[in-house]
Amino acid sequence: MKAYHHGDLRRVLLAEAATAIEEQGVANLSLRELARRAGVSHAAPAHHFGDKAGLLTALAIEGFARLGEALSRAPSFLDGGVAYVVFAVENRAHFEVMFRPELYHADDPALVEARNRSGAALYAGAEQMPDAAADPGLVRATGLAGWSMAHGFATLWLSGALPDMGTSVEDAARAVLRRLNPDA
Amino acid sequence: MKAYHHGDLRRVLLAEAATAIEEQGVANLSLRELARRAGVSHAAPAHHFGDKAGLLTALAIEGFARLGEALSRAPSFLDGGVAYVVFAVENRAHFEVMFRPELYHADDPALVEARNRSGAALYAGAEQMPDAAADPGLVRATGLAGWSMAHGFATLWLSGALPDMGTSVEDAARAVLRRLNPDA
DNA sequence: TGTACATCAGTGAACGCGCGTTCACTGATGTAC
DNA sequence: TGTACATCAGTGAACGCGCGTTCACTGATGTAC
Repeated sequence: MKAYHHGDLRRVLLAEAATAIEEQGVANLSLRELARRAGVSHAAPAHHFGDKAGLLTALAIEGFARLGEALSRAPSFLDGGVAYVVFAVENRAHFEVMFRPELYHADDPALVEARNRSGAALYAGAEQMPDAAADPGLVRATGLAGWSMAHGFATLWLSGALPDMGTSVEDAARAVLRRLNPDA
Repeated sequence: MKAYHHGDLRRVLLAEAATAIEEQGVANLSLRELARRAGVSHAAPAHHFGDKAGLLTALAIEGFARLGEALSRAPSFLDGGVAYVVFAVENRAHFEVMFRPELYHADDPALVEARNRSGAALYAGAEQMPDAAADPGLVRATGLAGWSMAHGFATLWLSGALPDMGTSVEDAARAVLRRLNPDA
């Protein structure tokens, strides 16, 4: 007994898109297959998102919003780095899309805002570092180094390039990120 | 006056593939377009590489070989990190393919060997770090941390996520990588 | 409670396209004698 | 120097496919009166 009006299709499409991307990568995501997964006509996704890039834009926005929240909740810069990695692993579809701006409408205002907010949350953490508090240049550089480390670790982990470390991602990430030196 | 036998088509196809990927990303590379670029019939690439994944396998092998050489030449672990970033920026097509094993034949023997060699070159650098020399566990962890940092920095730089830093990639990478602390 | 109407969500048929792969072929090259 | 033959590189026609997008449509919902 399917209602003609789904009621929640937009959200379902986004969730189903994330699942599909986790299973087969963004490259193999098609609007038609997405519609099939959602049990809906193949033109329905376009109705909601305009086009394929529009769908991925919505996914990226959701991703930046979640990342920003996760970073805001972190009590320290180190915890922020760990939270970054955990976010990437738990939202790998979002993460995969977020940093491939050629896939979506990168100048969409809502996207830009969400991205800026997560960026601000990241650098807010760097300001709390004990040694770096004084010099704003140091804060930027430390933020960048920590971001690089967390991003690289997450990317390598997701691509399967890392050797098996016998621990949870969280523990492994923490052990790696502890090697960040805030002094010049 | 086109010779029927090209003589060097394999190499030309690889170089042209790298250019095409730099311009439009792997996702938009097609064997037919590649053939067009090389001025050759559209079936020629398949003749040389079997299939599309075969072409990307060859590209990844070439990439791992170049990376391994660059790392071997680096006089210190820090320089190795910088070389890693420079390699990624100067060979962005190769780099993009190398860490997306779902695109190629990841179990190809030549590929596996090239990958292992570049991995060995990376960890050889970590062993030279002043403080970490004693403990092999520390060496592994330091290698991993440095690798993450270099990989993350390169990835973020290539995706355009980093703010403009007003210096060369090399200098920017060096400044970031200096924040790696070899002690636990 | 009932009716008219506007709005919006989702449909399904149709389009044109570029793609990867296959396959029998042909042209060039090198080697044996 | 010449000829026969095997080998290999590249051709071009053909195939079937799934895709994104468009568009006139229909069914459901909510609101005004």
